[in-house]
Amino acid sequence: MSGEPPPRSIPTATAGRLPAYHRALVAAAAAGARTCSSAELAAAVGAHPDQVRKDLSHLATRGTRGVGYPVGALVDELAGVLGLATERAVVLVGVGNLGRALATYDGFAARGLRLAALVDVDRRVVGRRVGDLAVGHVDELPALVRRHRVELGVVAVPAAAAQAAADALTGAGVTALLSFAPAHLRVPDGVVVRSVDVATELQLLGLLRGRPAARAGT
Amino acid sequence: MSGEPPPRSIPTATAGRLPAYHRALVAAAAAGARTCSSAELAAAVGAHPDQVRKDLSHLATRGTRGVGYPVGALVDELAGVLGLATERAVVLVGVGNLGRALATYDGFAARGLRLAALVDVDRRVVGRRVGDLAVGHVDELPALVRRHRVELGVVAVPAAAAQAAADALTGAGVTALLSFAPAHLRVPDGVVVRSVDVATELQLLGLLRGRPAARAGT
DNA sequence: TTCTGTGAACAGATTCACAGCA
DNA sequence: TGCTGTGAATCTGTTCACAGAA
Repeated sequence: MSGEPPPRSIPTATAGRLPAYHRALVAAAAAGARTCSSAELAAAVGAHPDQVRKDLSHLATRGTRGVGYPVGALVDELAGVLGLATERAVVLVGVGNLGRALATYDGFAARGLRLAALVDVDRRVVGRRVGDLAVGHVDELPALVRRHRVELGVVAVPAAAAQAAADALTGAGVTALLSFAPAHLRVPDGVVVRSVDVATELQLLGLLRGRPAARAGT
Repeated sequence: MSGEPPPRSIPTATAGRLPAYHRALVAAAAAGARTCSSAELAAAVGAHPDQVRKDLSHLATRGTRGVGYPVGALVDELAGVLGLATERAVVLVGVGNLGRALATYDGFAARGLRLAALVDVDRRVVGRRVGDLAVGHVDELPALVRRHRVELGVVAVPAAAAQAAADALTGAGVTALLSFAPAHLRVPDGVVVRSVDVATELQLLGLLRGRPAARAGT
């Protein structure tokens, strides 16, 4: 649980790989490993050992030559950097097919996230129960965000409604969004948006087929 | 419907943005636009006009100076490059929460994809109906792939089962995989893997919070 | 001898600047 | 004058090569 602040600013590309390292190291720890070499880690995440070392060099935890990296310390530091240590509240907008699947997704808790509220624009689904939460109306967002101190919003609405959902969330004070809508979201400065787009990925597969190297990207 | 072959090899980074351009142009066409400038396109996808022009310069369709790009021609060429013209069969492995949401996802058809079969390892769900398909067993994959000429496999199983699912798919002859499991998949040469990882994205949001520029990536 | 840590070389992508055509 | 097309410059990220500690 090292409360280490990020030692320096971590390059974007490296940051994108940290979750994978964290996963692999948690698995290694579960398997009883106390130490892990860059080669082992590279094999686990599908990268080159060089890259693993360069990436990890941005962290405070150092490996020992001839041996490898200390699994426990690295897991702790990564958890700290990724913010898994502190619990944060999440609100999910849109309880269609995808929204319901996400609402019952058990991966939130493991990432230090607590699903605090569900909302939708459609008055017909408001009040309905999904998992162990009742669906609220989008208009209640400001109150919900304040009450639960929500920091992260998940956008699971159709593309046409995505910008409105983003506006409602940022307007209510949410500063990080994860969108599943195939659309570009315009947000105020200081708000982080990541977007997971199944439609785009499907199209890319069509394009990448019959290409040289294909990196499993995220 | 231009059957144009990709004029040259398109850089990876550019390729990743083509689906977004395609979406934006389809929207523009629907709005009645016959022409679209790089600035408009840039605003729609959240990029700089310079970049849009550079990206589009890899395609055969040219814009006209002082006017912009021809919407219809660009949409057609992009559809061709992205392989939206030819229908391809998809098999989905894993009919848990996520799998069922994907099975009823209506975005496949719009990308030239037809969901041809569903399979699972769990004998208890085999035979069950999801959408308008019956769930088959993973052992039937080779037969299903052959029968429906499946080209694309979607992996919607837990991380621990993902490698086995990938092996089954590639073993049956599927050459493109879209994985939703938070794990690195090892596949034979020539097989393309893309991975959509909600867990990773959630962790990244924690890390990126309070950062300068945050590109909405995919 | 093994494996980390890092400077240096390299490759790829983005941004800039501007020439040129409608 | 407006907007495309593209070489040049810059920036970011990856790979290489090797010095040095355990």
